[in-house]
Amino acid sequence: MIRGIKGVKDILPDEAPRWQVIEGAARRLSSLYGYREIRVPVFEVTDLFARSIGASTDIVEKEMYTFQDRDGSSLTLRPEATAGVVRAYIEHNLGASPTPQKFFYLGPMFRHERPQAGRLRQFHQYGVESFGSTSPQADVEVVSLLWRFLSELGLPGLTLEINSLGDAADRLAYKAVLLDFLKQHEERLCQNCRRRMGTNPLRVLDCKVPSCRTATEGAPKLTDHLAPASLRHFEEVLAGLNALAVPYLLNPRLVRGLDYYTLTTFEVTSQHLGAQNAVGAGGRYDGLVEALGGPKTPAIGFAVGLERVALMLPESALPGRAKMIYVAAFGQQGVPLGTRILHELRARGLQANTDYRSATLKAHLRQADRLGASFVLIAGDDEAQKGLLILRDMTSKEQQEIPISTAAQTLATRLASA
RNA sequence: GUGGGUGUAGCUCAACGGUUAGAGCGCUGGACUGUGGCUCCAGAGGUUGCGGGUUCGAAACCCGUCACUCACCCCA
Repeated sequence: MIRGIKGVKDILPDEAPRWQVIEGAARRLSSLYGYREIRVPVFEVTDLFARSIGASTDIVEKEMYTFQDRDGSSLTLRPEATAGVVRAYIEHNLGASPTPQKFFYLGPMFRHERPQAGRLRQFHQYGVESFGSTSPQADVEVVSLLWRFLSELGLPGLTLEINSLGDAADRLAYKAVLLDFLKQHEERLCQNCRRRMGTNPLRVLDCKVPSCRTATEGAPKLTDHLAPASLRHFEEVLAGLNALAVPYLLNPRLVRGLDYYTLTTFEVTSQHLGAQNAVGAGGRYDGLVEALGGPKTPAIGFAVGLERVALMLPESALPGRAKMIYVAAFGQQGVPLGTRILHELRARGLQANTDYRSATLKAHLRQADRLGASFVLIAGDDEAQKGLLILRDMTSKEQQEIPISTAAQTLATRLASA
């Protein structure tokens, strides 16, 4: 038997409705906030990801699905979508537009990691990107859209944490201060963090090892080392969130994994997930467009892990089943009659179904029950003979004879009133 | 990449190293000759993940391997 690839899952029909609800909310809210859909390719030139996400990040170093094209060039399945959206933004000169460029996307991403609860190799994200504005109001819009999306789906136990990483200069200055501090406490840090001191000292603050946490307790805070402009931006973002009553927690240790973030960063977690408790996250990336060869353009966005959303989606968020008519056709003349009436119902736009394997009325009714039919149209030889059909209401068990010619019309009105 | 847990019927799980590997649910049929759900009866369904080993005897113990899963790491 050929099996699916490790960490790559089928979404079966039983589960598809959950996804439709989630994607529907994403589309509806995005357009409500003025974000238009953009569809970028699932694979790009490898260099794009290396340059945007950061060459020394885990994603780029060991998690990308990279392969050689026939001409020898290196291609990669996207581990996230921001890089591709930015590439498209630059390539099509979308910044030249007089209107703000705000996009959303939905689709699969690929990272070669060991799968676990809420982490797959092919997973799906919903995300938005807002280009062109340095205004804190843009930050507030993006964060509040993320918050609204998650809370409107009724996800339990959510926490929004927020921080500011400062601009590039702030971070450079702070890194030096932080490194000084870390060196003084190096012997109390875990092996991993000692290594991180060389590669990305900010992430030492994010370490979950308890001893590291206590060691960095008194570490200088990034938010205390922001330039006045950065600080003001951050304060205005927080004020904006307050005004919209979006509940947040300040977390000076919050450091996102991708290199391109600047200023505002945020993350929403849930207690109802496993160890992978981040549902959605994002931040500002004012330097990325320029770094990828475009015009200097501020931008901010977020990404949501849809598998993680699906894991938490409450049953109450799912819609009830639509009314369906089951056609029970059996016997020499019943079967062709049933085929005809089935076609007629569907032509009228009514949901209609049958089971071609069932040869007896009993078997048909059992299937109708399982499929959740509201009504059954019985078409046996007797009915064909008399030129009528029996309409059975599956909840009340009431039956009535109706002429074949008006059957579809009758059902249409019965369903409309029900 | 590292560590733990688990692999037995379609699903959820039993079976002290000892007869022919069982149960519940589900499935098919019947009781009910053309009327679903409930009940009762019968039936179908298995390479015990795979390969080796220990043993008179292995689903069970050992080794290997694969898969799934949780966690580390990291991230959405």
